[in-house]
Amino acid sequence: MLDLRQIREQPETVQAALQQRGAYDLAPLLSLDQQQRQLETRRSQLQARSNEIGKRVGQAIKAGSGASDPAIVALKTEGNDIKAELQTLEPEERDIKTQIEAFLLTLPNLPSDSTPVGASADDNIEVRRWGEAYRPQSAVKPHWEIGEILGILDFKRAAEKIAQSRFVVLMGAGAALERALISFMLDRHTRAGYQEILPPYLINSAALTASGQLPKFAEESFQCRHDDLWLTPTAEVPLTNLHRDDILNADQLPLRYCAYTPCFRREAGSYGKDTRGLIRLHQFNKVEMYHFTHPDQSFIALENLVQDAEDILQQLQLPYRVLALCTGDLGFSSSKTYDLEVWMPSSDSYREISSCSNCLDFQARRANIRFKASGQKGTQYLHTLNGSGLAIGRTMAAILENYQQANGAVRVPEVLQPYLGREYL
RNA sequence: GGAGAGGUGGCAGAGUGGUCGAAUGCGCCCGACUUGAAAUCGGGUGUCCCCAAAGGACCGAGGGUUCGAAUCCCUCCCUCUCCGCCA
Repeated sequence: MLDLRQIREQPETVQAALQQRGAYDLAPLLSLDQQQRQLETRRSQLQARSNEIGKRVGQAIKAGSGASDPAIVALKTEGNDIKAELQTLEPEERDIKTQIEAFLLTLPNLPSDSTPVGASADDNIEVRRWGEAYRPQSAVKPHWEIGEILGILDFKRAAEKIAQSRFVVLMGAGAALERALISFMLDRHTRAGYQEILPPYLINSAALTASGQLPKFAEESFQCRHDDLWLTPTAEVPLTNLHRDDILNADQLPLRYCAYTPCFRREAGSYGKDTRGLIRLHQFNKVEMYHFTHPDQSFIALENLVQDAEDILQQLQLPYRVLALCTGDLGFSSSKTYDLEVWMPSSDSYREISSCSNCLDFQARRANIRFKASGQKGTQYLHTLNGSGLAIGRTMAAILENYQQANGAVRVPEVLQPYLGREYL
């Protein structure tokens, strides 16, 4: 959520920044804000008078006046008049406040100055590459083919017998590899100082609103019919809400968490895209990293976060590149995002495998997460960052292709061999 | 799911209609004493709206009664205990 005070004080600046992300008109918001502030002034004047009347009546009664004393009757009458006026004023103000809140919740974060300006993914900037793209003599089979040949991936049973399309059943070495990847990543991050979290996978709507998934992306999430609960689309949601409404001490920061969760996404509107394989499923596994930082530290933290994700790819010896997303491709809550894209030999292209974002105080404001410096008055919103470290299914896909031998065998990356106890799948 | 108890400041915990935004203790901050520390003593210490002051709001959430509600009434949410069911 953006800062209403900032919008009020620098409407042109905010408007211009939003323009880079799409069509947003702040005018209605500014007008609502003005109305609300007028109503608030009037209301608080009435309340002040009402408080005074209450006090006076109390004092008079204490001093021995009877209830029928004319002075008391007059005060009571005035009190009733004020109450009547407040009873029309209050709902009006509340209604406007609700509208303001609803409006603010639909505005995306402002892009950082360091985010490249651009309209679409085509304008993202490649920052660096690591590793050499794998281009063997013989054609590499796409991961879904090799997975089915090896008997470790089964899309057909998932779709026809268990769930529907865009689900997968992992079997044998496939299931074990998935589990190994999760363990490997969590082990790596906890050694690097992240605290491991295993959160609920069902999330209430207040929590989804706090992290920015609601109200705009309701159609992207799976919802439980009988409860106010949704299947988590990413561990970012529960991790953000770990500290909802908290006031932390400055010396507790930064807080760094990692969590494995399955992620559930409806993928509405992506019909026909990535219909085969592990790239785009309704359910996938992911290890997520999350930082709560002091505002001065968040951009340094973002660089560190990206490196933590890159380290996984490097240890797995998977070639990748790093992109700085442009303003037009930025996620709703993010101010600056780096995407990591892993090399996929079968399609001769790089595919997103991690997204690392600095949300600044955008989520902290929605989730009301603040910190207090000891000895200082007042509180400040902290900054939040999130990054995949990594998407497990896509990592598996990358391994099945990049580690594919000419004879169709798939070698197990060296760092995973202790987890799997085997050299080939 | 059934029965009961309860939700108050960082924590613990008083407060059942009128200077209660809230006693007290712990914690924390400042100061005194001390070579230093502990102990002790004195003072301070919630959040939000508001440019600020003034003022206002907040005792789980929402509504009601009243001149006046943390306190009374209604609805909802949550927590705890016991029972049932269950991995």
